[in-house]
Amino acid sequence: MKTSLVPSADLSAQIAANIRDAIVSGALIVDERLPSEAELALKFDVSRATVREALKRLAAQSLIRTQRGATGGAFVNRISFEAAQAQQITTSTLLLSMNDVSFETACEARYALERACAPLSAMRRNSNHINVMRDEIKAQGEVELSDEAFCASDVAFHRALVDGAGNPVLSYQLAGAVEAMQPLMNMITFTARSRDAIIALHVAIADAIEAQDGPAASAGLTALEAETQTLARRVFAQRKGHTG
Amino acid sequence: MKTSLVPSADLSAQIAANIRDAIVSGALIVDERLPSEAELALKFDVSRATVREALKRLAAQSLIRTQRGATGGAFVNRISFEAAQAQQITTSTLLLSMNDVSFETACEARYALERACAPLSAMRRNSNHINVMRDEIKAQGEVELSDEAFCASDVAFHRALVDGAGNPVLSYQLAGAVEAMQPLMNMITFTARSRDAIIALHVAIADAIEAQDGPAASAGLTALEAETQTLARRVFAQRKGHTG
DNA sequence: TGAAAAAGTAATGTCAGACATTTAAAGTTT
DNA sequence: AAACTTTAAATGTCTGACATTACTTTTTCA
Repeated sequence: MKTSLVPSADLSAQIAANIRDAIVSGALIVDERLPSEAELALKFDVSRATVREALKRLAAQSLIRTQRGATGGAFVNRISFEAAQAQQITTSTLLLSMNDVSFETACEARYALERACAPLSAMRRNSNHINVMRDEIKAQGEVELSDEAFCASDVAFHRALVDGAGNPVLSYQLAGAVEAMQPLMNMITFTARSRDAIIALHVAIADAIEAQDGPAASAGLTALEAETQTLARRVFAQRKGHTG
Repeated sequence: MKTSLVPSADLSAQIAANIRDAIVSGALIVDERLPSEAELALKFDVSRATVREALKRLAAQSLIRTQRGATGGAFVNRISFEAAQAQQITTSTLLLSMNDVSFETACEARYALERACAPLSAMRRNSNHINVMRDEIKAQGEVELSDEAFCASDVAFHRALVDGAGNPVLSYQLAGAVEAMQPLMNMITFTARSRDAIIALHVAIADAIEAQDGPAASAGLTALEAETQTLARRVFAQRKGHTG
């Protein structure tokens, strides 16, 4: 570990950056124990409170975990796909909601990424993925379903499609894109008729994936994207008409 | 803000989760000032030190920023694409290096995602994107280039390709995938001959993008993926042969 | 009158020391 | 040998103080 970095920032931020670099560079390996808070305080010549603030920063990024007790301490954490996904979803969601990203842009990105999974998913999907897709399609047909529940089912359907590719890196990357879209999708009210159109496309996509027909699955996603964009334009135009 | 959450965790984690929920849900909006540390301490009935640890957690996720001085305090931060990307790259890099993700899996994910951008990039790229791609290709031809520099140039080339799609959400999502691959790519030694093959494919891809030929660009990426996988297999097999 | 200088003030940043709590290991008893 | 007790080392939390920063207000003086 070097002991100097980015002056003019908080001490706790500097210390966190220092330790983070040690982890990213591999100088500290997974499950290795960091020195105790008291030792770190001595080493960096700061108080224990400042060290603790630095460690909390790292914990917030899942870079370390802490354990109490005699043999406890801070340990380099093995980042799990689950934890990374959760963080990515939070970040992506806020990014979209805070930066005036248009529905069009987000939707385009989402479907472009999903189309990247379609050929792989058609090749490798197993019966479990197919079952989830079929079950969600069935759920989407329930008439008393709220718009939020419909969107949640939609997310589950697409998650199954993505997971079918059998590539955890791809699933991780896509989780952010798909889930972050949900708040935007929730802004849309789905009429019975628009739901039917979406469900029909979902059936076509599920059929293509089951038949291991990658191009057909991609085409289905393209059609679904067009349908979604049209629907969104209609909803937003209507809303604008009412308020303006 | 509600005032209860996940018992059996640190107080600072609970408080951070509480405030994070308020931000994600929109109860706290961008640039809004949080209560002062002293007020938060009163509200959550903890000490100021505990509140500070919670705030540092949020700061580590770029959810808030703090300002000193009389009118200072903690403010809800507008997450920028830049900050989000930086975090995503850190997380993705560690995820790959800590979880024994095979080169094959990571490479497949990367090229699948890039192919998602190809049609859009072919449609929308401007002269700047083309120029960057051409410049990087030229740089990759320099004979005295180190493997690391070659990989860095490769990343720049692919970033230009991705940015050409003109979709910031897509660029953000791809940044993690492309940059996180770099440490893995750096493990590969590039012979003059393998470099020539890669450069030839880069030329083909740049040509396709310039000619606005999406399918050709996708095909080029597929060929590049195959070439990279072959190259990696050869390098790893050779290395195994030497040590075992 | 007006601009510069000084004082005031409220916030975060840092420190020191204490105590509470948890946990594993060492020691003791039965 | 098993069960209980003690010990020790670590994190978690609290209190109170002081340092630093930066905006606001007041004062000074040309």
